[in-house]
Parts: sequence; C-alpha cells; structure tokens
Amino acid sequence: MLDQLPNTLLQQRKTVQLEANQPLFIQGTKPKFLYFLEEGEVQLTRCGQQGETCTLQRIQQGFLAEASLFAEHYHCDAHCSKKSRLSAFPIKAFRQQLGQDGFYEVWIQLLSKEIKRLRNQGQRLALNSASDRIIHCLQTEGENGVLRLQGSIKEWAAELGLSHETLYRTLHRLQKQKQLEIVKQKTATQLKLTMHCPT
Amino acid sequence: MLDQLPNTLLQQRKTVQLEANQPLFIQGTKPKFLYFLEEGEVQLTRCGQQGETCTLQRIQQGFLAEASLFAEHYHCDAHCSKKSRLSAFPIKAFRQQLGQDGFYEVWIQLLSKEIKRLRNQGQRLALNSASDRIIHCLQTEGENGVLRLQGSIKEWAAELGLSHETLYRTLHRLQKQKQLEIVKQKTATQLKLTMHCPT
DNA sequence: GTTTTTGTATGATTTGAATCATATCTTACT
DNA sequence: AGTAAGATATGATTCAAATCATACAAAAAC
Repeated sequence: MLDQLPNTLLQQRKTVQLEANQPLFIQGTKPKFLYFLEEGEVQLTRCGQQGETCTLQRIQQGFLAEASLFAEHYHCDAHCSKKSRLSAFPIKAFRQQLGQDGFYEVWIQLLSKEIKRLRNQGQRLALNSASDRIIHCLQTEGENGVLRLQGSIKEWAAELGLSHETLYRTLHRLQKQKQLEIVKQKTATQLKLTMHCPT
Repeated sequence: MLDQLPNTLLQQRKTVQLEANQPLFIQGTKPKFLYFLEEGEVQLTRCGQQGETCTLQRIQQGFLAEASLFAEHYHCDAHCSKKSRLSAFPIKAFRQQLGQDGFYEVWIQLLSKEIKRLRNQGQRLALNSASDRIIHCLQTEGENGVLRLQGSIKEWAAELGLSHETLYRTLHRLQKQKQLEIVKQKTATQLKLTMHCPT
C-alpha cells in the first residue's frame, strides 16, 4: 500500500516501535502525524457511558484513523494490542502532498474503500442472529467465502458484536449443519463457507 | 453544502425529479453521475440472502454513495422513498474538477465526515440493549443531546436495528424514567436527553 | 519447568428483543 | 366525507443471545 505514496512523503516518515498495550493517541488531542501500521495490531477504542471500553476497530495493517488527516482532534483512542511497528507521516507534509501528481486520487480511493467496509459492517451488525452475522462476514470480508481470522475467535466475537460463548456455539452448530468448514491452522483459524446462495 | 462546489461543476449539473418509490440506481451498474439529494428522501438498500431488503441508509440531504465517484459499479441500490429533487453531476467532470483549486480537499473532508458517521453507527449497532442504542444515537447524532427525528419512529427503528415495537416501548420507558423527553411537533418528533453524564 | 493467564468449549439460567396479535389514531387517497 | 393504508401503541408469547459457571487446553510469564 505504501508503494502508492510519493517518495517525497516516504522520506519524511518516522518509524515508531511500540510494545503491546502502549497508547498511540487519545481522543480529543490534535493529530500531528498520520500513522500507517506496518506490523502488529492496533485497536481503535472509545469509552462507553459506564467507562467500559468499546473497540471500534482492530487493524493489522494500513492507515489508522484516516479522518484525522483533516480533523481538529481525534475522535477515538488508539493503542497497540500487540507489539507494533508504525510509520508516522507529518500531517502537514501529507496534506501538502495531496495536491501533487494527483496523489489526492489515491487517498480518495482509500477513503472510499473504508466507507464501503464500514457500510458492510453496519449492515452486518443490523442482522440480529449470530449465524447471519457470521455468514455475512464471510461473504463480505472473505475472498470467495473463505476468511482467515486475524487473531482469536474471542476478538472476532467482539467485532461481530456477539458474546464469545455464542460465537463458539454458533460456529460449531453451523459446522455440524455443513454450512461452513472450520480449518484450524497453526497461525490462525480459517473459515470456509459451504455455498448455497449465488452472488 | 453545494456552495462549496466550483461554478464550473454547478453549471454541468442536471436536475432530476423523482416520485416516491422510483429507483435511482441499482447495484452492479456503472456509475455515470454523482447524485446530490436536494430535497425528499433516498434510501440506500441491499438484498439479504433470502431476498429481504435491508436499508443501509436513509438520506434527506447530501451526496449519495460518495464512493461511487471512483467505483467501477455501485455496491448498493438506491431509490426515492419520498418525492425527491436531485442534482446529477457527470462523474468524469466531477473527477476532473477535484484537481482544480484544491477542490479535492473539500471532497476528502466530506468523505472523512461520512467515515466518522459510519463509525458511530457501527459502535451504536454493537450495543445490545435498545436503550443504549437510543441514548448513543442522541449523544452522537443529536446536538447537545437533542435530536429531531427525520421521518417516522418506525423508520428510526430500522436504522437502530430494532423492531418498532421495542423502540416504542423503550422510548416510553425511558420517558417514564426521566432519562429523556419526547416532544411531538407537527412535522417531526424531537427527543431530548436528560443528561447525567458529562462529555 | 512451573505457574499464571488467556483462549476454547459447553452446560444451565436469565433476560430482553423479536414476533404475533390487536386496537386506535393519523395520514393519504378518491 | 369516506375509505384505505400506515403509524402508533401495548399485551402475550416465543426465542435466541447474554450471562454465569465451570473445565480444559494453549500460550505467556516467570
């Protein structure tokens, strides 16, 4: 992804190494850098009314909080959920670069992709059965109905807005019903949809 | 909002008048125009697996399917849910205009705003109690805890991912518990949060 | 290597939202 | 004005997910 960035920008990036659980930025502060996560994992979170932490997004690779490029302040918190390596681009330089060589087009396409992803997520969370959400996720996030889970099933449960108990149960039920296959690999679990429906 | 668009573009717009229930575009087709809804209401929808229609978004004013500007095909359907007036901008002209006078910055900010809205929506739909979703909606979509409902409560229920029965009941319960006020006006219902929490 | 923590898994119970049913009120249509 | 259609409202019932509890395996920490 970074290969689409102009060299001028790449030269200005600073590499940031963070351990698990270290904070990256907090809600309300003014963005100075735009971060690109190279490896590891970052979570975007927010506090609920009772102080519970709500995870908005788990990211393994890519730009974080794209909207911060033109925002006066962050609208969520970010912390490393795993040891991570990031590239930090000065916001000012990044914004200047947008006007050069049609770089803005790259950025707009990236934002558009994020919008599509979020719309899918919204549609998914509006489904009220666990199996519907699982299947929808495989259909929209997976490639040809196959999805490699990033991280644990428990973390995936949070993303799907389900309790982990329900997710375990429903996954096994769907497997018994031959609606999907669960392939456990060393690194990660892989899910494959046993397709009936077209599309 | 259109006042931020350059004149060159405004001159190229075509006005489109559509009656309620008329389709605007369908998923899979190639976008030729970028639509701005002036008045009325448009719904972005998608089909579920069993053919049920799922409403992704109800819009009363603003650009529709912003991602279509750089998309090969629409990723959802759109139809007028009320008699509507729209402005249609040729995609090609719009994209060319992005490079002029830093217009891309306006567009990026608009996309960023949409991303924030969608993130809020995702966070809201991940809440599993009806009252939590209602309160979260007032906090994030409302101004200072006050929200004027666009359309019927029934339509709002769909947006919140709740059955309309549950929404009616929960609204009245929250009112009894003095957590919010319901003000019925001629045109629309207005909801006001009886604040306890800071922020 | 041992301990501790975290993820996986499943059973029992509770809870709250969906659903079905029905009634009234409002709005749109003719 | 009169009728039809849709929104509002509430009760009864069902159902599925959350929660609580517990057990075991795997991974991390020491």
